Amino acid sequence: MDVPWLDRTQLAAWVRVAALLEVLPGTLDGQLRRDADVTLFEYFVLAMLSESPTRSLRMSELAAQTSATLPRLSHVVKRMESRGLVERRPDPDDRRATTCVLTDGGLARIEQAAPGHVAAVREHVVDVLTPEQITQLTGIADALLRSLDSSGGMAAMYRRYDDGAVSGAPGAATPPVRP
Amino acid sequence: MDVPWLDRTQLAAWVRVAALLEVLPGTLDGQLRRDADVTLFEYFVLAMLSESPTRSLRMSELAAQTSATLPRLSHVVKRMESRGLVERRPDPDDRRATTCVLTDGGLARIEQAAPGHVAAVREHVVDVLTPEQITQLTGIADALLRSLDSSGGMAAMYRRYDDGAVSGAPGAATPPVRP
DNA sequence: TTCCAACAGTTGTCGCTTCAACTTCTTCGG
DNA sequence: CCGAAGAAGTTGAAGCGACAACTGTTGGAA
Repeated sequence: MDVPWLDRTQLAAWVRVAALLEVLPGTLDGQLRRDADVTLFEYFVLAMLSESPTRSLRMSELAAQTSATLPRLSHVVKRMESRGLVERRPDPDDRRATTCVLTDGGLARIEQAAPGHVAAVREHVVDVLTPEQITQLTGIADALLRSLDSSGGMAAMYRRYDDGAVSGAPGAATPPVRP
Repeated sequence: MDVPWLDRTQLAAWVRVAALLEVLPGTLDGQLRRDADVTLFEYFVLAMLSESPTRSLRMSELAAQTSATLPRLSHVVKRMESRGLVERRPDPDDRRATTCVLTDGGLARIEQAAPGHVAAVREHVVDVLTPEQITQLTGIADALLRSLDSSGGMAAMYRRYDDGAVSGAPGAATPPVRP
C-alpha cells in the first residue's frame, strides 16, 4: 500500500474537519439534552416523522433518512416509545415491516425543542459563515456525501433539501420543524 | 425565545452537514478498527504523541490537542496502556500532573496504521474535493472552530497546522504520522 | 407447490462516552 | 504561613452505538 501523503493545504483542511467532527456533535447534542431531554439523533427522528404527511414512516425508510443503521434505529425507537414520543405498529400489508408513528406528545416535544435547536445551529454553524461560505459548504458536503453514500439511501434528502444550486432542480418548501 | 428560521439555502447546507456528522466518523473509525485495531480517537492520541519531540505530553495538553474532555482521555489512555501503546508516569515537578508517553509499540502501531488511514481520508474527503474546495473548507472549518472553541484550547493546532492562508503566518513542515 | 435466498426488524452483548463525584496537589490572598 | 479556591486526574455508574446472531416474512425459481 503506497499512498501519497497529504500536503500542507490538505492537512490543514483535514485537521480542522477532524476537530470539528469531534466537537460539533457534542455541542449540539448537549444543548438538546439539557433543554429538551432529547438526543440530536432523536431530534432527527422526530423531525423526519413530523415532516411526513402521515406523521409516520417505515423503520427502514426512517433509517435511511436519518443516516442510521437499522439496529441503531430500533434501539432508539424502542426507548422513544417507552417515553411516549412515538408508537410502533406492525404493517398489515407487509408483516415484516414496522411503521413508526409520531404521537401528539412527540410532536409537542419537537415543537418545544425546535427554537432552541435552531438557535444553536445558527450560533455555532449558520451565522458564523458568510452566505458565500454557506453555498460553498453545501457543495463540499454534497460531494463528500455522494462519495460516502455507497448504498444510495440519501436520494430522498437530495430531493427534499435542495437549495436549487447543487442538483439544479427546484426543491420543496421549507419544512416546519427541520432547523 | 424568538429565532428566525433557516432559509432554504441555509437548510440545504445544514442538512448535509448533519448527515456528514452522522456518517463520516463511523466510516473512518471502521477502517481503522478493522485494519489496525485502533479507534479514530486513539489514532489521534498516537499521532499527537508521535509528533511531540519528547514523544510525550501531559494529559491536559493531550486532551486539548485531541479536542477531548479529560475524563474521556483518561479512560482511553488507561485502555491504551493496558495494550502497551502508551505509558503513564507521574510528573515529578507538578505532582497532580500525569505525563503520557508513547511506547515503541505505540509508535510501530501508528506507523503501520497510517497508510491505510491516509488512504481512507483521501478516498472519502481529500480526493473528492477540488483544490479550491479544500481551501474553502479550511476557511469554513476554521470559522466554525473559532466560534466553538470557548476555552481557547486549540491555539496549538492553529500554530501547527497552518496552511499559510488562514492565519497568515508560515506553518511547520508536514509532520510524520498525521494524515 | 415447495424451497430457498433475500429482506425487515429485533435482541443481546460489549465497548466507548458522559456526567458527577471524589482525591490529591498547587497557588494565592490575607 | 495558613486556609480556601481552583487545577489535574481518576473513578464508577449509566446510557448509547456497533456488531453479530437471530426470528419471522416475502418473493421468486424449480
